[in-house]
Amino acid sequence: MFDIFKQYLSERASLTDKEFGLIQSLSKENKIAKREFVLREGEVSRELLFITKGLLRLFRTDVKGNEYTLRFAIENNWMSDRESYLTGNPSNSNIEAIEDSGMLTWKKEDFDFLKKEIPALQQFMKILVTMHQITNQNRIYASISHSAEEKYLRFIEEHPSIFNRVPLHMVASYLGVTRETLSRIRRHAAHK
Amino acid sequence: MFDIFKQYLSERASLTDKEFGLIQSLSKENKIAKREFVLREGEVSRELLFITKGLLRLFRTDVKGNEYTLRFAIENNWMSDRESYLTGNPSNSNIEAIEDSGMLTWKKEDFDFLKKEIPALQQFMKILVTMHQITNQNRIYASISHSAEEKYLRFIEEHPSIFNRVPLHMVASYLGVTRETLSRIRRHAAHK
DNA sequence: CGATTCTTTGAAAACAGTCAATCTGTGTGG
DNA sequence: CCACACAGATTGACTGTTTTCAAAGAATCG
Repeated sequence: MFDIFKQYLSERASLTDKEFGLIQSLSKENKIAKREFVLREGEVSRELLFITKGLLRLFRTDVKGNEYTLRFAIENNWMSDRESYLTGNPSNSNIEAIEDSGMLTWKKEDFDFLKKEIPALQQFMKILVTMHQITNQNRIYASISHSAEEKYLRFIEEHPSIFNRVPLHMVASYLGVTRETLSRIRRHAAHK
Repeated sequence: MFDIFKQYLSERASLTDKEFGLIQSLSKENKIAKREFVLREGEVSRELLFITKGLLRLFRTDVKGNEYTLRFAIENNWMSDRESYLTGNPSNSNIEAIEDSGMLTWKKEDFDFLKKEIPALQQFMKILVTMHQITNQNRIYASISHSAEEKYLRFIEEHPSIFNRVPLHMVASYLGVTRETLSRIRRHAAHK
């Protein structure tokens, strides 16, 4: 499992074997079945996780029980509820496996320590945060400027590998429409 | 102008007078009238700016000329097009003054230097980015889960000092509805 | 005051949500 | 290995919301 992570990171930052060893020594491996949760609303997100296999989603629920998907993440991506992870407050989100998944996890304290010890890691995580910011900004722009159909078509185009692994009602909950509406959007978009 | 910034920052981080001096020595003061632009689409955002007075907004336009407001910022807040500022690519956004405004600006290189020299500044900017991330996450959640009326009522409640200084059609462009719809939402929300 | 910007209104059309029903595919237990 | 349950996807009919276009009413500023 760690070799997947090592592969990922060595393609994006240069770390010594010793540094990888340190990172590994503080990591924990974790496997989780489809439909199981990594984090539940009310819990504190104390760990950062890197997905080595599978697909997770971060979502919230409202009082009526509707689910809203904030983010999907597949293998070779990071996941956590940033807000809870960074503030230490109980999370208002859930993290659920959409497929059987494998991941590496680090306790926040340990990962903070690693960043301090390994400048290249710190630097890399900073870039990651930046890219995440840009992505979020663009999603906000899409949410106020694009029609539901545009959002759907862009989602397919920009995230094909997520799209074809995720049930449509979750895509709907990510785009901010009901599953019925998404179904009709698809029919409409299909014969063109 | 700088004293406003000094006041702001000294309430949030502890810096020596020497450090403030260094920050000031690399800053530039800038005044701008209502309706003038700090940044135009296509330009590169090379400067970070801190608003000492007034109100700016960051917005994009689509092919039809519609405007979409990504962010408002009043005095004692920072502004820049993060994406262009961080990547060095031409911006797809505009920054416009909604009121006559005053600001301090730093060239990116200079501010990067300041962060390196002044750990307390670096630390503070990191927290700022974190809070910004959380805000954006919550805005994304709102965009997929709340009705237009809910978004409007929350906007008033959470940003009263922005709301009563900004024309309604810009609030509409921030919420992702047309000005006509916002007008009707207001009428509807009023008699309750 | 006149011009511009901002806000509201009306009517019709487009779009999206709700509820109930049906259809499809998958997977698990007997 | 089949049957049945269940999760997922679609459809129809109806209701509610939002956009669009055109117009007109306030407010603000030089």
